[in-house]
Amino acid sequence: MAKEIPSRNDDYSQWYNELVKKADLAEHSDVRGCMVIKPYGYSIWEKMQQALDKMFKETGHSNAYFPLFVPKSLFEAEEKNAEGFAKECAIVTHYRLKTDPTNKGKLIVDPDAKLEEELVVRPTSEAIIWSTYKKWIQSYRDLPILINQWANVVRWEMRTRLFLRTAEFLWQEGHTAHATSDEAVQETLQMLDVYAEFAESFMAMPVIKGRKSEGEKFPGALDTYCIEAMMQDGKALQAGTSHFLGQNFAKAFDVKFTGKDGKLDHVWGTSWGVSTRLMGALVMAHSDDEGLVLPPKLAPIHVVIVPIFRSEEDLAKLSEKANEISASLRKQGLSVKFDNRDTYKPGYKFAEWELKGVPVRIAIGPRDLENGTVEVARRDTKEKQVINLDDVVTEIPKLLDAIQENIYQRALTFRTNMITPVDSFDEFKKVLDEKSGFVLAHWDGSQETETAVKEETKATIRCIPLDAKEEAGICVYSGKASTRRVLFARAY
RNA sequence: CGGGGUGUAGCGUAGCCCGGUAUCGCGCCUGGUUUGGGACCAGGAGGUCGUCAGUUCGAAUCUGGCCACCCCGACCA
Repeated sequence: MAKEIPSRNDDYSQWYNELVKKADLAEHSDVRGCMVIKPYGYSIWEKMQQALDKMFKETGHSNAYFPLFVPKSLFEAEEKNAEGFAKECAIVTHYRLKTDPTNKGKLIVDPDAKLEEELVVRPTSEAIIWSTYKKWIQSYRDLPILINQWANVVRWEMRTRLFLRTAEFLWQEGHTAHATSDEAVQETLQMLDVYAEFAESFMAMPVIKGRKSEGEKFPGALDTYCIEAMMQDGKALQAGTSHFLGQNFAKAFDVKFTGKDGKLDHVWGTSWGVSTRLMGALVMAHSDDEGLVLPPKLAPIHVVIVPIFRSEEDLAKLSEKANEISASLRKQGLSVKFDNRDTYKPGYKFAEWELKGVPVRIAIGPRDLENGTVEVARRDTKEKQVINLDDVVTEIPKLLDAIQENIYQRALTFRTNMITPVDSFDEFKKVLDEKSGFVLAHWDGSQETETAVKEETKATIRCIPLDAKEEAGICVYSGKASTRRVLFARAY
């Protein structure tokens, strides 16, 4: 078998890695830490982009584009932010190469072409964007500014994993400026809701909305909100973040506006982003030992039609029917692939499309032509049924909806079973080691405790869930008083 | 950046200790038979053994430098 992948239960990391490669999503590039997203993988990312972009537009945002390079002086303006990213920045120091005088045919960096000021390759764009906003904003009439950009960023990570952490990655970053704190907070929470809505209704991946602890929040933000998802190995994956920046960047870049009352004040900011990391989340949330399981709303191909034939004549007859089916399904906005390759056998094709996560497969052969039927197989449960040709048009869309719902429910049930409230540190450790998943525990709110717990268990506070009930308790680690439970987990 | 490992055909590998121009599987190409769950038979193509230097009559194999990747740490808003 050509495309065998290890079982999910053996070694989750290995399974993930091989699946990403075998399903044609992406592969490591020869460039250190970088990734090549292959056409099939990119087409899923495009579906994500389209859905997110629509949601951004519906909430009043516009797209724009800012430079890749950030002059060092701008980058360092917001101190906490600069410090937070300093260790993972790529820096441009020269602008020219020349032929090596001592080694013909080779190039060296021209020492005479050193830049006056180094350029940081953006690890995030707050600096360059806020330095631009300064020029755009004078009055409350110029606010709010609601801009998103689709871009690549570079973070020089020590260890990389396909989609989850690479030196360069694709993302969107929203950067907004507001006249009041309240409005900025509202924006921050609105975008968090947009992300949660996207994760749940498009990716079919339940998420927990929450606020980050001091130690985990974005450098330069007053508050960081996030959505946390659970992968099938019980580990957490931060799937999106939304930051309330307060006036930090406005102050660092001197962005002021005159209010209705004539008073001068710094503007309030937010930033929010999701990245190609969502691709990793999608893989780890739903896939099984046979390969990807894609939610219909993000599948580049909804339905694949596999003809079963012996002769050219058979294929011709089947093609006619298949084209009819395709046309009627396409009319409903579905993406249909007719796999009429005569170079592979049906069994091979079945396996290949399962590996790629196509939600629905229709098999049609001579037997079906006689009976006026087709065989319909769904990817999520592997169930097959024979239905009448006439019912295809009505049944397939229903089936796709059912699949979308089913994989969401499956993920939700799994997550529900894997969230464990604990009341002692022994229990805390035991659950993490033996059951894994998320742990809901009381925490005294101190960074010392968070750090100590991390050192002992590798688990971090994923978030303080927004819907956490007020509940008196004592911190599992320090025994001090606590008012609510927070979410701990080992994370990607 | 620390500790360990690996680098041999498109992919996965054997050979390395003990030096003599490279093994096997998948994939690929050709021909034939096949086609309702990853087909079979026969033939064939494809390799500067990561790279640079050294030792040697001779290096995938021994020695040294460099590079890359993987795993474990550290790091990762």
